[in-house]
Amino acid sequence: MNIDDADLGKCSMIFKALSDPNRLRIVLMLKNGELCACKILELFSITQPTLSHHMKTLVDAGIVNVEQIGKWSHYSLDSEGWKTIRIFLDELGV
Amino acid sequence: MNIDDADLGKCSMIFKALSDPNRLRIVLMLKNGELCACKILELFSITQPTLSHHMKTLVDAGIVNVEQIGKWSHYSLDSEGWKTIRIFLDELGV
DNA sequence: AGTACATATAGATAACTATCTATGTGACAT
DNA sequence: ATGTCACATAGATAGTTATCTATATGTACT
Repeated sequence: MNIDDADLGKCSMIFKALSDPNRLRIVLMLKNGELCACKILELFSITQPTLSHHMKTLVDAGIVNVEQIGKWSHYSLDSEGWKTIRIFLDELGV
Repeated sequence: MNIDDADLGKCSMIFKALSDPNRLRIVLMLKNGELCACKILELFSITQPTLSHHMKTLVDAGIVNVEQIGKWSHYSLDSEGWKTIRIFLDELGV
């Protein structure tokens, strides 16, 4: 198995998305299924725009899905993105 | 299994260390065993101080070991650190 | 049409990061 | 002791990020 520059770019983007403790808390909240932003916001002491920024980072990295339903944004884990870094770790043998 | 704030701090530090493509290249180089800094430097177009900075980031995060032998620094992957994020991913179920 | 609600965007600021050049440190050989 | 080699540290700079306040957008209800 070979990892090219595009893969490295993708992986580093995912790892960067995970480099913030607040974002780690968010993905842990999504572990048991989807949540809307307002529900996530209840459990934090950050403002709504800051949460919005974090969610965008997670979605752009490809590890969180977003589905618009009416005025709500429903977020859930995107297994494709997570698979990308699993492959990287497997390749490393760690 | 419960993940506390200290674990989150550790994980986010490791993920941050992995958020740079150059550092991903470095850990891939260490996949097959230890290397000294000068050997790693040969394969890059960065300066020696920049490499030194990257290695410090990886060591501080706990995913790379360093052993001083004479004037050489021998770097290798530290399985303990990698285990930490494996546990996080397992806990997430991704 | 008007209001309330959920979320996104704009713009500002302070903190952090990646990189460089220049210099310091510590080990080894001569 | 002197020079060389491998690496670390200091200091500077340009770019990025996390956070906030203020405002915009879009949806649903009345």
